[in-house]
Amino acid sequence: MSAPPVPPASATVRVPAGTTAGAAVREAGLPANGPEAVVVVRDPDGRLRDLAWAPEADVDVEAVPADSEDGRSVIRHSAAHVLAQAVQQLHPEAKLGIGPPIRDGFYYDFDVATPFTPDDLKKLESAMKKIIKAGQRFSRRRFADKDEARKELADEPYKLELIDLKGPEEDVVEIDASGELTIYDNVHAHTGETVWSDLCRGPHLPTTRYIPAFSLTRTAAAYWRGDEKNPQLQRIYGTAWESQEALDAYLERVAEAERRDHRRLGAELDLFSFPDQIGSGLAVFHPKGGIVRKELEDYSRRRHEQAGYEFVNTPHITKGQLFRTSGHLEWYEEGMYPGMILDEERDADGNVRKPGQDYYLKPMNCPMHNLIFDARGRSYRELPLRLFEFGTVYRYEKSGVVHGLTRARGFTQDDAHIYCTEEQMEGEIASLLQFVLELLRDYGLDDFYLELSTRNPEKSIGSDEAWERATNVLRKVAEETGLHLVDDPGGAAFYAPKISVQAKDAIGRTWQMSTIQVDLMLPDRFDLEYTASDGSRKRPVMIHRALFGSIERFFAVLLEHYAGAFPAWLAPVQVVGIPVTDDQREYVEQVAATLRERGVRVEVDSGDDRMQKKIRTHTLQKVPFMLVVGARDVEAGAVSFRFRDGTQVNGVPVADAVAAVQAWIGRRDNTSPTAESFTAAH
RNA sequence: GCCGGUGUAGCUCAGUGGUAGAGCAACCGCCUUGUAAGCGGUAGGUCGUCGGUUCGAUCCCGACCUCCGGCUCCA
Repeated sequence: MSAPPVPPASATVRVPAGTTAGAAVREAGLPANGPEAVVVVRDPDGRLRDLAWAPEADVDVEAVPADSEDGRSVIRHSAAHVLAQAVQQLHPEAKLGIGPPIRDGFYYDFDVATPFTPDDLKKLESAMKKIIKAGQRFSRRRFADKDEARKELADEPYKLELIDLKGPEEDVVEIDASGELTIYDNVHAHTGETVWSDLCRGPHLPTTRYIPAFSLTRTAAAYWRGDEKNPQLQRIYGTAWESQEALDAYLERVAEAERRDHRRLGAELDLFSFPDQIGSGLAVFHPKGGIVRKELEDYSRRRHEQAGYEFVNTPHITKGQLFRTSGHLEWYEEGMYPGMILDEERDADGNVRKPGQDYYLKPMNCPMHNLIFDARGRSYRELPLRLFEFGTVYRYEKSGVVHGLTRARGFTQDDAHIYCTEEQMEGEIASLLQFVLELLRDYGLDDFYLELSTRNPEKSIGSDEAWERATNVLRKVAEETGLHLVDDPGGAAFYAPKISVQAKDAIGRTWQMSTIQVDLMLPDRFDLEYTASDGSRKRPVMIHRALFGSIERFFAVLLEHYAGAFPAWLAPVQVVGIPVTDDQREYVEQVAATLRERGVRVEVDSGDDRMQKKIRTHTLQKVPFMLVVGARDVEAGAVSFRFRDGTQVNGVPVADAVAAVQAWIGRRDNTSPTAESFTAAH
């Protein structure tokens, strides 16, 4: 009746002294193949060990199955070794870099004379398949000392370099933190001969046969040890999984992410483009994208009004002195568009008679807002003063990094600066964080965690004491939300620590969204003051915050989150009327006119296409409501709804239909209407 | 910025050392249609830009630009 009891994959197993973990696992009847095959064990110290490991005393270990995160990492790491072996088979002159497992896959870096081609990848895949089929055993061997390792690895200059790395901060899979040096020999299944070896701390699969499914995905260059000053190696990326099914599922996730790519959807849905004539990283929004953007902004404006913000506007360009005062020119000049010299005058001989002024496009809004604060004397009664602006900024991103709307050279921040007293700071930040989370939820993002970026001593200004104070307040407030809090040491900007809200999208990717920074430095630099109740002059605390970060980027995140199917309140076209024949055209136009009067964005498709074709067209355009009207509907004074998912509700009286659509949009419901949800709602 | 790839009609892509084609989209007709592509026609391209090789270049070579994937960077 019931299936025979299978030991849970994460079973604990006792390994008797002097015997191998693998033997104990087999003894316990744990799977040796399939997706749950035990690939390594975790010892009582939490360290992963090969199945060939034989402890000196009895220990209880945890069996690690292939289909766990650790299991997959081991598969991927071993797959990286197989890749390296294949590369050296086909390109004997290739020198080895490093080859770690990464999220969803692995890579290996090689120093080769000519970069790999897609064709090379195919050849390498076949070579890897042969190695896997041969069932080579991964055999761990310990070097007596560094000299022995150096001798054996004399032909591998990069590995030699790794041997001499010391200190736990150098965490690479080749070297163990304890300083123990090991090498893995790949041993021929029958002859016992060592076929290939690689410096590595392990652990590894018992044999190459434990790599059930893999694929090489792409090639790229990468600087040796991640440093721009070092030579570039050729990197090959791959992925490996516990089963063919898991690999297929992964490839499907990648394909889904591609389908959702905002650059693709932006073109397909006619939302925005990047004309070459304007320049890299500078977007134009088409009418349909413009509507979405306007809705995003309008709603944000309304919420900010309610939350006590005041709206300001500032120019896109300013004299350099402002950014010298703020420190931006000192810290970020390379990220700014080069300055331009204006108003210079020369005499007939070309000598400068009147020196020019340097102007810069603004990379940030805060200095301008500071000037607004400083435009007149400020009283404590005015604080907190919250200045908000959709401020467009320009940053000179390096040519290789611009990426659609998510990494652009010109973008608009929903930027606000809050000036408050030291006593107000904590309460202000706490309510701000709630405001941010609430607003993000209103746009349909609801899975968050927080990140606290703290001071980088090399790249910052201000006193230790000020940083500590600001950081402590941020930490306290972040902890009070109850959300998961991740530390990001050294990740802060030069002038302030920050909390960032990370949001998870519909397919599980996380995006950095809102940021909140407590700035105790810029008020000093700008010598900002307010008059306290006792008549003394005091320095305000300044809080920087952006919810969207950049509107363009937020737009892109939502576009990908919704896969182009925006909620009805954001959709560029909310309703399309589709007459079944020309006879219903006028009737549909009337229904549309009624909707339009009520502020609904509606179009009527009165083209020559057949109804089926129109449904297809507007389904692909992700229109939330299609109103199909045939003779029967006209006769009944009704319309028939068709939704994105193909479901329908027929024969809805016009007045009900109009009211229901209006209500749906007005609620800012973030789900796509379906026959079921729509019927339930009206 | 660095490495590699890429660029042909609005989009997706064929193609050739003798100046180009398909599907979709657009436009025009016919059909009058009940829930994801009806039929026919028309129009549309200095083959990314500039230079070189050649009798002749969209094709071969070089430089530059765009975009894509990485690396570095991301206030």
